[in-house]
Amino acid sequence: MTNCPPPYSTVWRSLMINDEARSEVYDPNAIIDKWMTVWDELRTFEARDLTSGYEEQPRSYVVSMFPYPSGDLHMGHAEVYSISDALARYLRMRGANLLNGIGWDSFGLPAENAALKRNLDPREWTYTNIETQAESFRRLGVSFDWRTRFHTSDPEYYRWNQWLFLRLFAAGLAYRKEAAVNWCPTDQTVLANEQVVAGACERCGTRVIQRPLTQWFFRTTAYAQRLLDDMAQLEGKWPHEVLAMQRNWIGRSSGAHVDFAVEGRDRPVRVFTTRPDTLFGATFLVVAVDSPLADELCSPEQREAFEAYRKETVTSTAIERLANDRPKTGVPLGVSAVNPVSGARIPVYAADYVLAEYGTGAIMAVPAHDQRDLEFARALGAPVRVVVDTGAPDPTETGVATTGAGRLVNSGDFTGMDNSEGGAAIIEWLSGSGLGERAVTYRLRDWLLSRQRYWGTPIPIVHCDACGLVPVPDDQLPVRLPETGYTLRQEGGRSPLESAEEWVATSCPSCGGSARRDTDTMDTFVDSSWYFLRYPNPGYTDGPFDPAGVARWLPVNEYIGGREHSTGHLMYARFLVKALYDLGMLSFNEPFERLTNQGQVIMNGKAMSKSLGNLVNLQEQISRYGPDAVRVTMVFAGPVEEDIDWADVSPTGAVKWLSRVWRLTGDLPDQTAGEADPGLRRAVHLLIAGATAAMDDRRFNVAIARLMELTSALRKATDRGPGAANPAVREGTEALVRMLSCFAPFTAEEGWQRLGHTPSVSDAGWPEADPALLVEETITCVVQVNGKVRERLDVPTGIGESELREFVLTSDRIRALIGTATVDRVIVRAPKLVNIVSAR
RNA sequence: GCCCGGGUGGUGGAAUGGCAGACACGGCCGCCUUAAAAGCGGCUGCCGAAAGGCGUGCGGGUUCGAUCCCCGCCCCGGGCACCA
Repeated sequence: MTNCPPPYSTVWRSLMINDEARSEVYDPNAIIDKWMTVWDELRTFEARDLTSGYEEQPRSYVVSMFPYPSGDLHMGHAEVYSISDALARYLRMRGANLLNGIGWDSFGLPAENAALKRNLDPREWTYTNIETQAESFRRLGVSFDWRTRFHTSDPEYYRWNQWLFLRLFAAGLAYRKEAAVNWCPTDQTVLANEQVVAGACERCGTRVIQRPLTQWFFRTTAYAQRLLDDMAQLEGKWPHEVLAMQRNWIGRSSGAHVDFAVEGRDRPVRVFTTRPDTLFGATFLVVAVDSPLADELCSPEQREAFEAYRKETVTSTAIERLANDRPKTGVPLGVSAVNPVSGARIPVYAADYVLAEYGTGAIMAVPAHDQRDLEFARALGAPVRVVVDTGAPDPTETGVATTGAGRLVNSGDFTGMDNSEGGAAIIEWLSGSGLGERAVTYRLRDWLLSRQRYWGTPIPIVHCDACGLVPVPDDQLPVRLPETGYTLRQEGGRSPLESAEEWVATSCPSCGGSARRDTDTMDTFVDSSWYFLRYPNPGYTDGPFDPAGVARWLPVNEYIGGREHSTGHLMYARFLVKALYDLGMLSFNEPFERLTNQGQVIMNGKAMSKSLGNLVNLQEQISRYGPDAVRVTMVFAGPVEEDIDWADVSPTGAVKWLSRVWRLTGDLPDQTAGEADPGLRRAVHLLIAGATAAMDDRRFNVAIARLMELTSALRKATDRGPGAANPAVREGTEALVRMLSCFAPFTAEEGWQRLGHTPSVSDAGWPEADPALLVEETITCVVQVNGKVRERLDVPTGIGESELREFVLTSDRIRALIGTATVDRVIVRAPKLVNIVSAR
């Protein structure tokens, strides 16, 4: 980005022309166009870059999670951007060279569904909506630097998605495997785990089924430990619950790998367990029914039973499989294994309660000390062997597995040990014998990123019969989506791109023979995992992002968005940034320094969404109250992270306040007269200090409360105090208008102009509270008797402890209160509080 | 089941160990007005005529002092959930 801000004079003069005939009624919607134009002309919200002499200015980079263009902006958008814009404007006014980026997350399923429904091109729907939203953002007065703008569905953007994919592919971080995937029969696509809610498709609510398919993955599991460890950097800067959720999602658990020899197989079966101390109690093994291992181990005699069971499992829906109160089922595989410590021959089962994708896909079952294993053992008649004496009743009789601590029993040489020490000893023995070792497993899965959809980034791989998977060379990127010759609706989950025969047919970049393009597109979370790297230079053509721009602005200082992205988007972005760090493309390993989650806007306790109907329409609210009042209402409603019930808040209250400010700015004469009123000045500076502290803590609702107090103080001073001409009134009003511009930019600009200034008020800076004025001469001291407030006395601020004690104890009123009671103790916290403790 | 939040007037919320209820919404009263709206001003936690008492989900604890810290419980919201 290159720019230097233009001089104000010429632009401003041209805009002054029609201002003579200004209305005397506050009309918030009448001033929108005027200030939109001024900000554009003055380039008020453009970041300054290195070439224009601003290299010394501290920089700040604010990003709100970019919007998906589903129609026009709604109430939820207005909330996020009211908050992020208040923050951006504040940081800017405090002197930061600020970059506030905007783009669109414009690939994704809704465009395709809309296109199918209305029989049009997804591009048309997408880009029309983007234009609508862009205009709405401008009319909402959001201080974006519009030069950052791009859309992920632009070939100039998704080209770099492909490029990044190829770098990960080369690094072994992108790979293909067949997996049982979540399949939505209605949308005809694979879904990520995060897109499956309670066993149903997040989008259409259809029951999701399991289905094997060869899919592309990113190896996020390779970063599990670092995703966990690097959270240390985020502690205290990200919401606590987001970190907790991510920790949960990664699900680190430590224990051991144990190898069980299996008859008729060279290699042992490896299991993961968190309870190596219970190894002597492992009375059978269970292998995930849908794993290749189960298929391999199955004996010919059991084949028929196994196949029947497997078929039943695979066709069962995710809901059924996820219900954990369902009876345990399984089949014996007809082979036996050897418990490595006890030497006991134990049977091997296949069951659906063991997950193929977690751990090794096989477990050692210890029914005495694991409830699930116990239920399975009882259902299939497998033996139970108690090996930890916890003092609880025998699980064989109660049907309740004992999971507590205790002493090892029936455990060979380890008998008698405390179970935690015994576990360590068993691991040591296993390691020494080459039969196992300490191990850590994670719940986190690899990122399934291929989608059988049209409106996404084509995967830049060519399938060649001779050469296999061949990356598309960088100089042939982007692999553009075909604009014609495809059919969106395909049967049986085939990608729409398969129907674009001309597009699919290509030549192998390696051998030149005929080959086929990969027909899957990428999950849109790929697009959103790095967009913030591109804002500093969205037109950059030599790579996905401009290294100089990234060095200048990244990492993102303030990231604002919804809590729903805690384990999805935020995890993916963290992963990708770490991968790019390892590839030497970035010098930082966490993308977002500080994260703020805003709540949702609800109505009468009900969430608003497209399916449930947007109960409140943003544009209607704006036309009724004006953009500023809507913004103020959003921010004043409560702490940013709390939900806002629109039924509980009042845009009319905001309108009333804004028009009070507006009238105040019109009531001040051009010239001040007399001496500044000292009481008012102190009040003004106290309120500036209060608002500033609240802004620093991101407690915007409290900051607005201080501005409202300031408004009242100034109104009162004008009407019944030192008068509108008093310099303190002007000083306070100017401070008010400057601070107001963070929340109500249109009204603030208008007020600033009415006060006789040239725009932009955003360039006037945030007012500084004068510390000298914050000190008062006297202060109200609270006097408590036995912890209850009984009296308030004015005392000098600088009063000493003993002096204050004396003063209070000798005051007539206090002596009357104490009466004949004995004073036991006097706690003095000069100058604010004295507590007299008397015995009863 | 496990892991996080949260519970304060009629309502949204302030106060993070020291005056509970800032700032608003709503309500009531007054001024202005022929009238209404707007505006401006006052009152508004509960009980009580008042004096005063009570009061931050419930019970305990620590402290001179607890909305705030600790222990137990109840209720509400969110996340994860057959993860071995």
